[in-house]
Amino acid sequence: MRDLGQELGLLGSSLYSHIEGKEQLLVEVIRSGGSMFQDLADEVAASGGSPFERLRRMIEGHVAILAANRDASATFLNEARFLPDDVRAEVLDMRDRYEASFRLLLAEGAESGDFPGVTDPAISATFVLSVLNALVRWFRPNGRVGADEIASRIYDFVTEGIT
Amino acid sequence: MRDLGQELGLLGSSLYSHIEGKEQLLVEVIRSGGSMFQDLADEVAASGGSPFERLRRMIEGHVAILAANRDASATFLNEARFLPDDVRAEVLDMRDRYEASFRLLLAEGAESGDFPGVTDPAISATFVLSVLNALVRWFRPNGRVGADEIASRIYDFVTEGIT
DNA sequence: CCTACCGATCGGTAGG
DNA sequence: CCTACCGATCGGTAGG
Repeated sequence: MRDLGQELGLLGSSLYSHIEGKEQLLVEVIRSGGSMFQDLADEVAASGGSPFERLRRMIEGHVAILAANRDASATFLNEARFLPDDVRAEVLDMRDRYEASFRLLLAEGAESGDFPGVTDPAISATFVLSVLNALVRWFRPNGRVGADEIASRIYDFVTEGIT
Repeated sequence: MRDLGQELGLLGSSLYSHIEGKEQLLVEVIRSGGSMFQDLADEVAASGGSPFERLRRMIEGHVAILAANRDASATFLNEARFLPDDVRAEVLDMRDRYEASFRLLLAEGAESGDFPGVTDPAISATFVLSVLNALVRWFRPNGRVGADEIASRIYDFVTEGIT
């Protein structure tokens, strides 16, 4: 809290005239991070298109959100365990619903014959999200590869693999 | 340190008759975690076989190490940033060398024509390791899918994708 | 928004 | 291996 205060040019204790506590700040950052991903999933689900098209939009949107909001994304993905029980349950629920939108999309593509490699939609969704979420660990703005190209490479990788 | 002592049936302060400090413990856990992965890479590189065969052995070995040593693996992957500069550099070097063994293997397969989807071995290695390392977050012994089957699914996913 | 604190916790030490 | 601490740090509060 003292560090946070310093970035605002005041003492840590002075923050308490404006906020309830440290935990409240964490909750708000995590919730706003989570809702960005949830909004994307809702948008793509509503927009229609083939499984391939929707998967591409999910990947492009996920990469864009994560590249533009690295701190909030990392907090949403990594810090939920420090939340009190009730809020943690809510955040895990957001994550589950987001994962479910991938699972549904992959299951639909499996049934339509578009994604024959998907025999277990839950595990395929986990793999796709593993690649996407690992970005918080290695993406650097101004890095060698830009966000748009990363999204395109991820799409190619999850659809076709290395062969 | 008090928690650690309690698991051994003594006080936190009593640990200091046996160890140098908290940091030393962390360093040893991380180093032993890292050397398991490094040993795997050395073994596979020495064993020969086609790029496909070596990739399969890398994936099987990685999953096996991670499934059998979840805490040490998670510490190796996540806690390096808390190390003092010199040891942190050493640990990041271990990680770089391990990643390089994937990169080399993928580059070799790209050149041989086995992995035509690999146009940028560095980014492909990152994707493969993203799927493998995410296991520390979701693998549960006694879970629905066993370690051997997970390895097999990961191999299928990285080689063929969802199509 | 600051002054002046509080109680709890942490890694660690001296001395036995 | 314990007793009895130490200094530093943390989230937070009372009162102005």
